[in-house]
Amino acid sequence: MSDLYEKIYRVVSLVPKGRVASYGQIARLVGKPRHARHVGFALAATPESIKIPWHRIVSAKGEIRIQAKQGYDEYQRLLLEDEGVEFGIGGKIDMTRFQWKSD
DNA sequence: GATCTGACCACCG
DNA sequence: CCGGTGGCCAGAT
Repeated sequence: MSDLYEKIYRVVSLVPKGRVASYGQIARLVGKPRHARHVGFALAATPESIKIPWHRIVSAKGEIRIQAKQGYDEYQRLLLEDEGVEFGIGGKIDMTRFQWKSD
């Protein structure tokens, strides 16, 4: 496992319950501002044996953007709703209310 | 080491 | 608000 992926996993683990973070946000936190796509790539490659809150990562617009693993998009939504995250019309999360402020 | 690919994002119009 | 577009760069082949 590369150091970059390792950092990504660590930062994702910091996202508190009931909050979400964007891919780009995670990328910035690991010191790689332009690596939003790699965050998704890393999560797609994450074995289920590694327990991290991958479901708290959504697009910058508050939408679930899973494409690699079909069926997981629905699963992610269920997990988030179970944590209290609300989805509006069109399956969008109100980022102004639920985005994790890492400052 | 060139090329292709991708759970993205900011920026227009 | 919505869709298209270009840029981004670490892995995989």
